[in-house]
Amino acid sequence: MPSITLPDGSQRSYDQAVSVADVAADIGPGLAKAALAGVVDGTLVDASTSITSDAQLSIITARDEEGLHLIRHSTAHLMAQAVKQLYPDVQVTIGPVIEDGFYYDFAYERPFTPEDLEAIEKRMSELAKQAIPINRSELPRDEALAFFANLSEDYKSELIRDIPAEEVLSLYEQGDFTDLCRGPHVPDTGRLGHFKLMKLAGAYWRGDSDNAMLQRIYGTAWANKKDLKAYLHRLEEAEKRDHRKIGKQLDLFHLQEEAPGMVFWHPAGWSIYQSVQQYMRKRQIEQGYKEINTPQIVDMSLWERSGHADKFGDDMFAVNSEDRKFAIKPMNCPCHVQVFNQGLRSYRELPIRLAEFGSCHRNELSGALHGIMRVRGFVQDDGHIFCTEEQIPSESAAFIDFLHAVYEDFGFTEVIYRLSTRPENRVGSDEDWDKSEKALADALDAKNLDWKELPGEGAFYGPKIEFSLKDCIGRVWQCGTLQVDFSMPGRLGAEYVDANGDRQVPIMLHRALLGSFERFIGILIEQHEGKMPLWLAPNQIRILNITDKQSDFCQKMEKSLLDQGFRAQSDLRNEKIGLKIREATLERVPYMLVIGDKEIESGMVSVRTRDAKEIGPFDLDALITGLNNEVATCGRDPLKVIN
RNA sequence: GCCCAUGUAGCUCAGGGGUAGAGCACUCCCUUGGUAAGGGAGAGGUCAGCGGUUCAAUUCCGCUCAUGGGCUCCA
Repeated sequence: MPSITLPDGSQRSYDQAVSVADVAADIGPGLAKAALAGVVDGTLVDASTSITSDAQLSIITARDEEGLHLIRHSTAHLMAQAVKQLYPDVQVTIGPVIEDGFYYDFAYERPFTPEDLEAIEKRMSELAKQAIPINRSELPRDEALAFFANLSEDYKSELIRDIPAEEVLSLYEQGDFTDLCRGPHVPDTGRLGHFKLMKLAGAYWRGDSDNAMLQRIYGTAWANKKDLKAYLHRLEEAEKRDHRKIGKQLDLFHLQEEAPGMVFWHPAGWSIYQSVQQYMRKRQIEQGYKEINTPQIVDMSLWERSGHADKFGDDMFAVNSEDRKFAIKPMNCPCHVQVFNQGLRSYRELPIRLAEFGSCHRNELSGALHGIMRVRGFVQDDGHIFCTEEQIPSESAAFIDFLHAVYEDFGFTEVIYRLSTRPENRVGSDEDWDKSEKALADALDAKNLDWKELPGEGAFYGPKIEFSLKDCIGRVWQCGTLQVDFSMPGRLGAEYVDANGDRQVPIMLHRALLGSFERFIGILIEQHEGKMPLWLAPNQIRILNITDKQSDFCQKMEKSLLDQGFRAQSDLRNEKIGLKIREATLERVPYMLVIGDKEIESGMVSVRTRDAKEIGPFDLDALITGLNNEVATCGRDPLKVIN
């Protein structure tokens, strides 16, 4: 006699067990059609699941987040079914839901082609139209193993072999296709249809590069046609923000074959770079850092002592000279310890904060390179804080505040926080790890930040916080980092004298806000779609004359603005004003001053923005005041007429 | 590094076994024009590199390099 309580508090009683679908049908035919699954007492289940006793039930449709998740998962199965029908020798593996869609990994004797993808998508649509029922069944583990072994599904069999023998497994069957799956799924393939196969890729079985390379097909799936269209449109728009595209359009930088993964900065790009660097320089001095600079090429013995040669030797560029082996530095930390080690340090000096815009080279795998986001030569806004254990919490807190202030100035408000904790291979005592993991976690909690733990992902020398930003299509890039290190100072002989006159080994905090200039500027470009805020814009003001008559006036104006420290430039070409405006707009120059006879006569100028807005009129002093204000506030107080 | 795709003028791209084409940009000339493209003429390419097949390769095949999408990696 189950009594079902619905989310609105209403109750329905039945004199026998009912399925989720039955209840939906009982409520109304519309809901019956829309019901994909149910949440019974907090557990997501199939619509066919039978409810035998009193329960809380909410019915899941495509409008629910869970419903969309089911659609994506079931679409992955639909794809596997289509693939098996078209290419019976394919072996299926796994097919999870991901952001915006799903993928499924297959093993097949030949690579899939784009034509295959079209055929698969077509077959999927046909299968969806047939509204094939999707049925759940259960089998003891050994029987499930026999079932898939009989189908020669080696990968599925391997998965099942790893499951304890006493477990019961669920299978989902749709027509001629059965997959091992925890479920739940939509009731039939007719609920699916708003999907698109996006791309082909290789992927290692079980994510291990020692295993076979499988073929992964990515797809996207949505509750309705409108959402699918909106998603595809969003992707298209996002691609216009790609830093590689904008970098070319705005002539910011280039890369070329002779120096793979290393950036050639052009004048405009280098201007942005310099603005970022000068800003960071100023900010870190305020935060009590001392800037240093250390060698690019260092004898291999230092990397051996630091442990890097052993662990990361393959990634280092080696240089030989006069029978000595050197490495181009892949990181700055060992060099910073050398600076710390000069002279005898007292506990009174701690914390010592050293910062360097440190150029690093790492011979990254060729396949890992990506525009200027992942490169082989890059410059970190690196810094190391030598401190006592007691100082870790306050230093961590100060760093997080610093990072937030900086990110906000650059226009980033959405930061992804992750805490990577102790890996299996590590140095240091468990107490050290306990303390430093707690210090970092507390620092995040103290700021009320929403963070995720990445267990086992910490460095061998200590835990770390990663501060990541998203690029235009949602890929996550680690930028900032804060790492506790209780290994390297000891390995490299760092010491200070404590209050008792005893020698102690300091703790070292590795930290970066931007991560690398290359990556950070790449993301900055995508964030602003190339429209850099005034304080970062390579060309801030363009002065345009209507005819030759105003040339002198324009040049004087240009000089005044240059004298005030602005990046201003007049465009006196014998071209029509429309063309000059068009070109300056395409270059994303924030402000344009059009100078004709009227302006010369009145001494007042109107300002056109790159978004085609008119502000003003200003006299020169008011303009300079306004521009200065906008720069000083990192764009928070933009140029406007002040009465 | 692995899987797949791509590489043609400065840029964006079309073409295709008989040594190449468009638009924009560039150079020159005309035009002095008030808020996103004025007009005309000209120049510009070892079709990524190396090898093979062929009477003939930019086109077909192989290798290399680079780039793009993923996987792995990211101290």
